[in-house]
Amino acid sequence: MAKIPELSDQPVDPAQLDLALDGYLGYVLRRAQMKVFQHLSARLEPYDLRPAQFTALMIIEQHPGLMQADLARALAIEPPQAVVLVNKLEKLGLAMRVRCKPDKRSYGIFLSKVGEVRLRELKEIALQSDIDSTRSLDRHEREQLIALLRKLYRETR
Amino acid sequence: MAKIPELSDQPVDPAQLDLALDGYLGYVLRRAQMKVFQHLSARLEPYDLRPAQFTALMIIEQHPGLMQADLARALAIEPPQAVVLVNKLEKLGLAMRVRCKPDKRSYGIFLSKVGEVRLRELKEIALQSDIDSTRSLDRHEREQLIALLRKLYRETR
DNA sequence: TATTGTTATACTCTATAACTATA
DNA sequence: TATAGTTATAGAGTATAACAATA
Repeated sequence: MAKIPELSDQPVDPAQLDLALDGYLGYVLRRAQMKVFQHLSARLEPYDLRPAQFTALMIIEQHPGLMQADLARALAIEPPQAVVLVNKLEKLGLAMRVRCKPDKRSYGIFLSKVGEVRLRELKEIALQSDIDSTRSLDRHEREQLIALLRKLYRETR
Repeated sequence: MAKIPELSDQPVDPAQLDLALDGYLGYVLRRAQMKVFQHLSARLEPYDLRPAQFTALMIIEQHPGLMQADLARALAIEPPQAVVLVNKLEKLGLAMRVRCKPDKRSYGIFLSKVGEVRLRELKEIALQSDIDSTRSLDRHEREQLIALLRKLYRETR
């Protein structure tokens, strides 16, 4: 039977509401991810960029001239989303499509000079955002956390 | 200047595309969270439930008779989303609204008998999904990871 | 006047189908 | 015929404004 109504009229402590979920990795992962993600989003807002667009710039820098299809795969997004994303980066003047492949259906995607300079700044901001949004961890704990998460998501099976 | 097109015509290794991002906590957190979340989503699909709805059931069980506003706060969602969520749980016969408060604007939310039984099953599934989606971690690493994430997201500042 | 729950609405994110141009 | 990029569209998820009932 459901609990009787009278049992639950005590005031609820908001900070303790989800204690029973603290043992679920999926739950604490999501809460942590939301916190870090929101922090970075706020820091990128002055640049009119979203976290995914910062990620895209990083991948383009690492693989200048890659095709949109490769970028989509790297970001785990669908090709149509990649179109919108690259359009946005072009509109901001940070990246550009160049018809430079033997296969004339595709382009290479490259950072512009402005994009390269801007990305250097964004990297600092992202690293600082990581630190600021995880103040309760010391440097060793933060490195340990990154190592564990990397091991988790890079697993093939 | 942007790199010259010719530089980048080597084939791209998909597994290595995002190596430069591995040092960013926000990035590895997001990738790990997506992996674990998608796994749980698939496991809950036969029950016509989403991870957020499982979380709601957990919180209702822990705080039988809580108000919708408290549930929204606990889930970090807006009140209108809580309406849709509780509607869904009622439609599935897992929870119910009961007018049982001195304040007649609000209800208490309770698990039904079916909801209580179902939740026992769902807890097993969620714990197993955690383990299955993090096969590359041993038990100690998994516990360490949970402890670090909890410390991260529970920080108040 | 403020608050609980609700409706309506809009904006983002994401996924799919279908089109074009090359191959 | 298959593939790269694109367009159009629809479905989630999320946020805000405004309303009814109650305090």
